[in-house]
Amino acid sequence: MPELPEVEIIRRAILPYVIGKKIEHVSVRSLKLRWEVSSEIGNLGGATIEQVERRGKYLLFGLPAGTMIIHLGMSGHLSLVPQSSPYGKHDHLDFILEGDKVLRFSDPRKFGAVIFTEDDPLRHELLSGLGPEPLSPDFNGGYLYRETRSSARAIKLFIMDGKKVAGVGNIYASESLFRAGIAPARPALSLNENECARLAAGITETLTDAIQQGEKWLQTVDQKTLPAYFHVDTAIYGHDGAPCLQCGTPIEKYILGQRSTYSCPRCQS
DNA sequence: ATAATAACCTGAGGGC
DNA sequence: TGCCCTCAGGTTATTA
Repeated sequence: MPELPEVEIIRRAILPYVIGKKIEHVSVRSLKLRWEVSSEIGNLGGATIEQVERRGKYLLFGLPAGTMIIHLGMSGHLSLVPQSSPYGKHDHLDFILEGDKVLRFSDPRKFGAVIFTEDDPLRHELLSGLGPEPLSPDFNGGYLYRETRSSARAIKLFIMDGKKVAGVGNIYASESLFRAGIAPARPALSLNENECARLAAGITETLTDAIQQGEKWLQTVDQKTLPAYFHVDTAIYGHDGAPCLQCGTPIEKYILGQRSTYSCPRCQS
């Protein structure tokens, strides 16, 4: 279920435990994820993890011979466990690191992916089409206005399209639109410049706030084993029927593009 | 070319 | 307790 903030928090959390660490060996217990686990992954023993970066919801592990790309899908998770820790049904990969730590990839629904590429990962077919990072200067009201001119689809679906902007998922899409005061079903091209500016700011602020919440949560987690995700404090997602925080009108829930959508009928138009 | 939908997979929770 | 149904914070392949 991780979106950009959750992936970013995982990245920051594991950073001190994996940077500069050698992978002793890799246990691949399940090959069938969203795509088959690259054959190179099982042979990463001896490689040192030089860096861990993020692009959208993808984690990029920089290794001497290339890059391991990890996506967590809907139910994926990374944890740091002792070497003695027994693996469960959904613990598909273990990266045994020098020292006592194991970086463990778990994913009940298997929508995640673990891919290796020796080329520039940003040129990889999974990443090359991604839109700008929402927390970079490339993403702003002007960009959103230009890109929406030719799109009649609902604005919520538009901002969830990774080709338009990377990393915005179902929860933060609803949250951002609420913050911007824009109805999720509005055709993208119906937004004017001012509304696009508000929405871009809404997305940026929503994601930044969530990352800050995640940072706080991290400090409360004892050994940073990352047993779970932090719980995001949402203003509208999951609050159907409850009074809107701004005006008290009951929050509505409906389906848009096969996904649950929440909005305030009065504050968002 | 763009946009709506079907599909991948498993578990949790509610109603009966 | 068990069965059936719906839903779940993602993304691509297929269809229209």
